[in-house]
Amino acid sequence: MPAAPADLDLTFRALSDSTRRGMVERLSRGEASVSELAEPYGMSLPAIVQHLALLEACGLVRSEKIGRVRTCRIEPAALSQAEQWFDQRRQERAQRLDRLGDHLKRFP
Amino acid sequence: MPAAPADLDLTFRALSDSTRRGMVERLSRGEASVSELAEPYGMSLPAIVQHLALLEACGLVRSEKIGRVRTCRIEPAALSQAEQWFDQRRQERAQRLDRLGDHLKRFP
DNA sequence: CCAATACTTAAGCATTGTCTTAAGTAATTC
DNA sequence: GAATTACTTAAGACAATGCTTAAGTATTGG
Repeated sequence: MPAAPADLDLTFRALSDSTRRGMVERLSRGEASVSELAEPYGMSLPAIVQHLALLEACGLVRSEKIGRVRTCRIEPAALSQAEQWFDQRRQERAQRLDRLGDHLKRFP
Repeated sequence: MPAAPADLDLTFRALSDSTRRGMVERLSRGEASVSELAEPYGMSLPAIVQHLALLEACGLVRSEKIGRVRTCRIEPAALSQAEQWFDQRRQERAQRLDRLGDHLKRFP
């Protein structure tokens, strides 16, 4: 299934904040609890939870609560969907250059 | 030179809006004037110019004005910088899986 | 059981975004 | 040279973000 535009809105918006990107970077190296995620930032826990909510809303992160600890992991598939958008742009640029080349060959 | 975090903030924020993404998609197929960029959207020209300003601020788009027409092009390098962030995350995930594999081999 | 831990929820508030309309300016065209 | 075109600038309305503090609720260790 293709990524809906609204999903990309949410995903890129989530990644536009360096705190949230930092959280994704942290989780790319392995799962972490909410407190562990919060630790590098001089920020209240509610603020971190709000950031986390955005990361979950766009599917970049999943979490489950066991006992009193919520453990968070990244969802690689969601990152791939965002990457695909870049891949498509690169393809379009390449196609344009191909057509330009054709014209130059046809009318040298 | 590596992309500063602030640059990534701007770039991802620029891409978090479907109008601006649409403009990048349009420009990936070839250069366009401001009016041409505006054409698909039921939006005032000032609004489009504001979107364009964000795309220029993060370096995704460049433009030059000749006569009364401003011509816009994408800057592929800026797109690549954003892609690199994804590449780094994938690498980190792979490294983690490698280490996990090592441990499993060491303590089977 | 009581206190500490690990979040969670709610409310408030300052700042940013995303549009709008109105009023420019500079380059063409007739 | 007067009208049209292609933006450009400015100002403001209104919603969305990114925090905060205060006050919860389950777990869990002593």
